[in-house]
Amino acid sequence: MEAAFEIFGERGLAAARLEDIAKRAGVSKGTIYLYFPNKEALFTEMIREMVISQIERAEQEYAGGDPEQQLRAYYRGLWQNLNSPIFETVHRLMMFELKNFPQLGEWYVREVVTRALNLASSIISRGIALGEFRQTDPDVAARIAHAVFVTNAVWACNRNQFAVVAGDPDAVLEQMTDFVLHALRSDTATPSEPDATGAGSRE
Amino acid sequence: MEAAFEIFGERGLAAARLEDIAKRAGVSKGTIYLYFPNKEALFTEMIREMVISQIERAEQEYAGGDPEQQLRAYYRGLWQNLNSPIFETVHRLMMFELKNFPQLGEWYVREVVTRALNLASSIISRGIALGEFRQTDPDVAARIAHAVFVTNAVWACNRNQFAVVAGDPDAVLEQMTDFVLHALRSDTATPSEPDATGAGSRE
DNA sequence: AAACAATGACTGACCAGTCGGTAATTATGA
DNA sequence: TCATAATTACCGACTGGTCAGTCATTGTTT
Repeated sequence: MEAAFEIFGERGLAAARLEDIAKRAGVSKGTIYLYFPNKEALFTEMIREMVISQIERAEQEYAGGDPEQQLRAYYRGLWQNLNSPIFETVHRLMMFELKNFPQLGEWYVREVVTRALNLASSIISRGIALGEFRQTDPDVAARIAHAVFVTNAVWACNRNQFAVVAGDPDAVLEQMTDFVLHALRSDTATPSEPDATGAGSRE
Repeated sequence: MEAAFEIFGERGLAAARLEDIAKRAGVSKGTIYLYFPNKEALFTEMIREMVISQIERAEQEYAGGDPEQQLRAYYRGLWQNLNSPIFETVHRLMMFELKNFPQLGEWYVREVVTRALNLASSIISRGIALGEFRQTDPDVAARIAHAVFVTNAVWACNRNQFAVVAGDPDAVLEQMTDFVLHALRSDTATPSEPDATGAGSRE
């Protein structure tokens, strides 16, 4: 499975050679076919397994602190995950093969994207209820904030080409978090003093 | 070139068959080799040409109005471009083949990403100078805002899988623009009354 | 000796790239 | 004006190599 991840990651589904995967795994090509019906099955299974391992590694609790602190912690974790080699590879392969494996894509969205978004959304909800964040649709806000991190992670993972837009990971994390929190903060609330009287102005 | 765009777009570089491209273009395979040394050259040339055509189509002026209105117009245009089939395909292919064609990637970043970012950055700069936007690094803000649009465009272009996160394009545009403007607005300025006394609080 | 696990040579399909040939167009010259 | 030559544009059968998937064989365990 690791071998499949490496070879598929390097060359993509179409250009990867089963024999290379076998060699890297220390087995012969025939052995692969004892466990997988064909190349595509090995591919999708590899994606699934890698995503699951990544999710398990990422499972965290964001209990303590006010919503802002929770959100900061959440996005710190997200940023770490998105910058891992596993995400980089899985994301690239998924986006490319999406049309060829629609059911895999649906599974990914359900198990990964939606799950992550719901977590962020619930934190934001709490922040809105407490008056720290402005009145806004938490799902929408979570979605948009998530988008910030995904694209920046892609850039960060491709430093060579995206040097212009990919700075120091910690600095970028800080910038993104600040940006998102600014967008969320209720107009009257100040960063250090969460409580405020008025709610968001419009919508 | 159009045929190459369609076939490469459908199957990717590795899985695309030159004969299919030839057929779609209404010529024979041999003819392709009269104009391109090999498959890769056809691929990179196709990307370049498509990007250039897209840029030319996108060249707009954002002269009138206050920075907020300019930014709104800018992002409306960006959103349109990102949602075009050309962008969807080029972006997907670029991201996937980035490692195999580093110089193409650099060219893309220079000619497309950086150019777009600089435009947004200059508008934001003006907004900061006018006190409408808070004190912040305009390059950083432009980068982060851009990220919002890119990921959401990818989602929007893959409605089938990302139905959960991809809403009505116009609504999403509105949501993203609002989000970004909220993140940019100086704490004291209200949406409808740009001018204010105090500047951004920190950083 | 039976059951299981693994092998790697082999097959058949596929396809990038070649090249000898054909058709269409233009140039030349009487 | 028309035959002929020269040039250009194009074709598609062919080659050589690659590789997914198979299966008869070999090794290993029970």
